Amino acid sequence: MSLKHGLLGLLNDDPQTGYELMKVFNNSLQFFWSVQTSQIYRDLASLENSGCLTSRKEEQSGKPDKKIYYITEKGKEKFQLWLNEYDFSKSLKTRSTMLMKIFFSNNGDKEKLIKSLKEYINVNNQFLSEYKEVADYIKNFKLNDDICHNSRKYWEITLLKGKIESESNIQWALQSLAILKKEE
Amino acid sequence: MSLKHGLLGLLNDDPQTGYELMKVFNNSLQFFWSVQTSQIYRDLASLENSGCLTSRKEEQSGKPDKKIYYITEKGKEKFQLWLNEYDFSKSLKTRSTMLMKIFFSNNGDKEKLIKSLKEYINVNNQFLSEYKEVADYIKNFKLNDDICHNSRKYWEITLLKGKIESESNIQWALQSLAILKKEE
DNA sequence: TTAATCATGTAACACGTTACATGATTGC
DNA sequence: GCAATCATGTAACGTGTTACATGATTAA
Repeated sequence: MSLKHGLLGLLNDDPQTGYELMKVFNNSLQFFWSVQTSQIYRDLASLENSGCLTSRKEEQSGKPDKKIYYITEKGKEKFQLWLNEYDFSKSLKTRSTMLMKIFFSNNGDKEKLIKSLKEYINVNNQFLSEYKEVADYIKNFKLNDDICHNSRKYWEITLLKGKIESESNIQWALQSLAILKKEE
Repeated sequence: MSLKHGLLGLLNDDPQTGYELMKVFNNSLQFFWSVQTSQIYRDLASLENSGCLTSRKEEQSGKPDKKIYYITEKGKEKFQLWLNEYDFSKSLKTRSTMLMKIFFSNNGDKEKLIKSLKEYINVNNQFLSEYKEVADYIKNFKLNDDICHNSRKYWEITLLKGKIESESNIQWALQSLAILKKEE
């Protein structure tokens, strides 16, 4: 589980509203964690309930009220505990509907499978160009911005994962297409 | 969602008990879909309830009764519908606790991160040798076994995914370690 | 004698998705 | 005039995890 810790992590840097947090997830972090507002608000309520966050309402003219969340000491501790417990082996336990379908595909429609693999390649290529854009953006941050300077390295590493993963997805799909064509 | 469809797919070939199905998942399919018995039995009950499966009890001497599940026509249809609706783009929406932690790691313990990345490389190497074993096993199936001959190709493609993924994981981790060492 | 295997499940909780609901403001 | 953005959420359902429960047999 991580959405709650992600919320704590973002609020650790800046007090924000649920809406703003949602945008950070669905813009900057969406390639490794996407969310719906329903979950954001539920988890924020639960974090507030357990004393990891507090909130203040702020009125706005002509717009709905804002509810700004602030991390507490307890929240900071919880976040730090989570952060320093690195165990990446768990991340290898993935579920893949795609592989499940392919596993059963001797009963399936081969032409559709081929079409879908080609589409998969296209989508991965799109991802690659998006990653490239973001990578360029990061490089152009001002060097004298200390906070960015430190976190940039880690941002780079996460982006690199996306890039390498997309490249490997494409390699796999190409080789799979070759296997499928071979035995006709 | 796929566990239910996976169960239908396995029962499509062979009537089996929940226990046997669980073993297939946790032995042959575990690298793309792992399960607990609690979920297996719940989903079997739900599939039976919706008319996709039927079951018969079989007594055994000295062992608990077996409850063997059989797929129905309705179940076959449902499985087929699912199978032929290929959309692999969805599979690109993954969540990664690992990347989330790295993203926040300017607040974290760098030494632990490095250690964990090295461990990640080890685990991926272990996976690679497992994949190799299974791949050899598949190659040595008798060629005159028609069923295996057809499904082997698809089994190969799923294994190839595992292999390429592990290789790319290792590449990423190595490059990440390099990035982390660079700025000291 | 201890652990593993066979074989069934229940209960409670955590996390994720889909659909619905409200209502003003701003840009095309 | 219509869609998007701002901003909050609720309800219901689906899926995954953890812990618990039973009880005989067999292999180390």
